[in-house]
Amino acid sequence: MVTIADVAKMAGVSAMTVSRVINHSSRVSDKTRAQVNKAIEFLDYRPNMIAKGLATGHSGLIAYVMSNLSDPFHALVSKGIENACFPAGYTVIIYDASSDRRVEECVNMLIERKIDGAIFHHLNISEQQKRMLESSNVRCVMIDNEQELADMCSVDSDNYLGARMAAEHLIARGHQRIECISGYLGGAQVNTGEYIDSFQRKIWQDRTRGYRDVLCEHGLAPGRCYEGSGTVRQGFLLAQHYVREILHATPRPTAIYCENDMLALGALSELLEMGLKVPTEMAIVGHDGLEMSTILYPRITTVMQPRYEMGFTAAEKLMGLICDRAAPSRTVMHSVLFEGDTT
Amino acid sequence: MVTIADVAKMAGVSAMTVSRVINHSSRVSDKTRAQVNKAIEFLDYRPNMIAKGLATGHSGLIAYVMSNLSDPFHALVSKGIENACFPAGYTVIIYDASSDRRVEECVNMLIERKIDGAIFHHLNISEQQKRMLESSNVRCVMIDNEQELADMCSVDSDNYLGARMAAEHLIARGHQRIECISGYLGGAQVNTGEYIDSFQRKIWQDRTRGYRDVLCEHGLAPGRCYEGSGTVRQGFLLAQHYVREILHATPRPTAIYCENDMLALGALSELLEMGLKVPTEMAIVGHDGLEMSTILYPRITTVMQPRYEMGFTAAEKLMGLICDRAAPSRTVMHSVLFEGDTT
DNA sequence: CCAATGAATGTTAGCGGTAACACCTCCGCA
DNA sequence: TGCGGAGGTGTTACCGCTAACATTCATTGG
Repeated sequence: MVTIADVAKMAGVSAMTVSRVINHSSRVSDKTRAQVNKAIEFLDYRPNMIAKGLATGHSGLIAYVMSNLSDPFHALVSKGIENACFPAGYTVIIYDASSDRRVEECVNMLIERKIDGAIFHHLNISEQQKRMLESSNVRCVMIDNEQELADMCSVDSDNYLGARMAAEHLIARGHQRIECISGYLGGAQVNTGEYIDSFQRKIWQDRTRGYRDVLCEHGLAPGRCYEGSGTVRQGFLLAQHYVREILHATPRPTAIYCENDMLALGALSELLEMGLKVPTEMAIVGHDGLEMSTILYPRITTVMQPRYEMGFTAAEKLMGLICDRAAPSRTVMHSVLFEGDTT
Repeated sequence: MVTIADVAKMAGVSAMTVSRVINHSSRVSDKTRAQVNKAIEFLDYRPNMIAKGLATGHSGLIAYVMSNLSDPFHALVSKGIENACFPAGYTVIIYDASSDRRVEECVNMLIERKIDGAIFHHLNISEQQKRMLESSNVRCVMIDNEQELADMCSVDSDNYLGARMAAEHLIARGHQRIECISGYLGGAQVNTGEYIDSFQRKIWQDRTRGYRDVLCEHGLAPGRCYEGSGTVRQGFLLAQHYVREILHATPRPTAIYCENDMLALGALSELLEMGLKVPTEMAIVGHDGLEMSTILYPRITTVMQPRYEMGFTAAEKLMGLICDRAAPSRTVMHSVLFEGDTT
């Protein structure tokens, strides 16, 4: 294995000078630099990042820690993160923190591996964990987390505004009786073996509020807000169930705002299976805009977050924190309404 | 920061003994071990993995390198990988190698960061790159790659058998005229700005062969095999286009086997939009089984790979290679047919 | 009773870089 | 002419851990 010492010997300089050439730090004369570069090329030298990490105290690693790695939601976010990090020389590691114990273990790993920074997505950490990370010099950025820890850097979607968009859209299409299936999990949680995103409650509250406010502003009465679920499978089933209730209400509602796309898919699937025409007999708007749901037929009208950009932005903020170029701040990303076939 | 020396001093032993306790290596008396553990707990000591990596030459990192991080296909695979690695003390890093240049850069990173092993997914590497990785002691496992490099460890799906399943299923349902939309990219590639998975050709060839063989074995004439595309958007559009051609053929086919789910979705969406009844007027089987497509209405009948298991298996094989417990080998994973609403 | 054995622990010397400081040379200016 | 200062380079001492060998001590069999 070629080391910096080999390069130094061949170029007839000290290891330190080679280090300076590699890191473009301080001044090196053009002649020396040329010699060193020639030796590097000739020997096919590759700096050992581990040794560098030990010497500098920085690993050059950034962690993406999320509540469920298999959630398709994460694909584009992680791509945004990776694409921001790679050119800057950072490598992205992933942790699937699908239980509280795992979160604990992940935090330990972040510290032991001297990870420079972490992005937590749909995940809450305790005050104590936050302090531990801080004292170990691991910077943090949160994406779409409920908690508002002091001095925490974050990237959030505008759930309230997104819900408003959905409601405004339905009203603009002439709908007057608009129901809402919330993602909110009330007191009685059904245990389906899935990890319950109870911390996401604020998301559903914000979305429900957005929906209600718009209806009120237009002098319309908000529906009863069926309590759905943030989990994939259960949400789908619940929505199917609620659709039947909604159809029996009098006067019959003409549109449903579903606070996430799984709920929307569940509702849609039930409507179609019952033979109803969407959107003429019942319109549906979803929220979260999975790429997939914009391609299917019928494509669901949905509120889409700029996921790639959210990941990219979070990574940029994190890198700013790491080199002390920036102070922690909060960024809110704007969603857009995708008009599909269901409205 | 607490180091191993601090623990040693407090426990009244040498650093080496502490190291032995941490790593459960060689024998340490119960009394000493207890003392050391007490000191570790008291001081809240966490070993520095970077220093350990430098000393041992192993980073404890495993890379998942793929052609397109935003492909929903990867979500479950990466979860399988992460879930296999984490308990074993390995951390997973991800690289989005969406161009040949990126592949090159990733290979360099793997070497510079002393990554213990890499899993390449839907990605080909050159003989030279393979040699470089080998000589740098980076073990490799390939998932679903076309190339068959000598001594390469791999995990593959059984594309041929999967296609056979799809065809057998259609025949069992009484279909006699079954068309096929392949993912195969012929000579004239349409440039849509997407990364063209030309290396995936073998996948499409295997699937087409499976489809043809079954039809022949049943004395049926295979269709003409429309050339689709492995890329998401383009495949969708091409399938829509082909459906119209297929409907004009005489006698009219009654089923289409689409070699991936994007093609199936494209075909389905066109059929529905033209007002045809699926599956009575035209049946569809897809291949690749995105989780999403098994939930939607109508749910697509599709050949599903055990993605989580593929990732998990690949990671296990890789860890075996890393500790020299296993020799490179080839594993073929079995797909299953998901019966949806389109057949 | 003593050498051989083996368990438990310590010592030494790195792993491959970099920070911090030391050093030398050359230039410009008082 | 002497001296401050800056550019360019080298020296030293780590970063925190472990491999490999050395040492100590108790046990045991001939």
